[in-house]
Amino acid sequence: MTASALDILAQHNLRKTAVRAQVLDIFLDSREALSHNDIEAHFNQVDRITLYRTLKTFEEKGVIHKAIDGGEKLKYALCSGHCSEHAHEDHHAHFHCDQCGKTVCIESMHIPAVQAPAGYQLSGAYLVLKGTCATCT
Amino acid sequence: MTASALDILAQHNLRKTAVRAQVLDIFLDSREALSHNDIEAHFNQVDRITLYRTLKTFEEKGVIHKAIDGGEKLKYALCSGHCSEHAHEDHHAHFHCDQCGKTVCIESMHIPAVQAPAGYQLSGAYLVLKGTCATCT
DNA sequence: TGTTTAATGCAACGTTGTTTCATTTGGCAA
DNA sequence: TTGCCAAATGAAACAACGTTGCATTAAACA
Repeated sequence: MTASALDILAQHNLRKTAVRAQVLDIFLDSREALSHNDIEAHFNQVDRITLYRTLKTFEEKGVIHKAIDGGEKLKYALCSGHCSEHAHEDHHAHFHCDQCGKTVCIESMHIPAVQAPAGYQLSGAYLVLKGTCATCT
Repeated sequence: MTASALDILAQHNLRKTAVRAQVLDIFLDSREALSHNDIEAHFNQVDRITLYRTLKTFEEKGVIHKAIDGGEKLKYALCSGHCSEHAHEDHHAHFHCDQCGKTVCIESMHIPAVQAPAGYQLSGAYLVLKGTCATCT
């Protein structure tokens, strides 16, 4: 069984509202990292501000995480299930296509263990691949 | 001998102007990745638009490169000497401090060779470390 | 059903970045 | 040195992005 939008909201103790359910559905459908703009485009109409707040809330509650892709825009992707309110566990690489601008999670590629330079304390690491994706080649 | 701002401009066939020299001096002094805002703060007064164009020109000519740090803002860092107008060679990791927000290049840490998933063509890879830097611990 | 609290929608505002055009300045040759 | 040309700068206007405060609406729960 695949998790539905309402399941996800329940799991994170979030109120079930129309906007939130729709946003989650968009993420579940597309399965790639989405920017604020991408999401807005999927709506017939939605309040920009509400969307900003929804994304912020989702991130704080561990539903989505920022997908660093080296592109211009900030994107978010659904967390894979191990994220919590307290810590995001986003230990896979992201691929950013220079052609279409899409960003996909590469769950299979784990970020190698790195050693921080002296005096530095590591809290996380991100690996971003750039190039041309399968559909753009 | 350390490269001066004017040397760098000459090496890249760029006109020696006051703004450009100052921007380069700021980069040479600070030796960390700087956002548009950081740079603007170092000036007594400078035209925002000119600064945007200066940074864009520098990037196109291989003087600076974008430093992906997973932070909110786009930052630039001086290229290490092997970048050209045609290709940036930015094969080292960046460290982003969550406390002070500074981003430094870790020249010593090279990005591991990764294998792209089937159908994907790789053009580059970025490795971003996050945590607390030496001065913030 | 009613109450409480969170989420939404709206207005206003601030920041960031781009485009267009007139002016100034650097580079180069006479 | 002088003058010309192309590039760089500065100013204005504009568009996109993002935040804050406040009134209204809707979800959760007794």
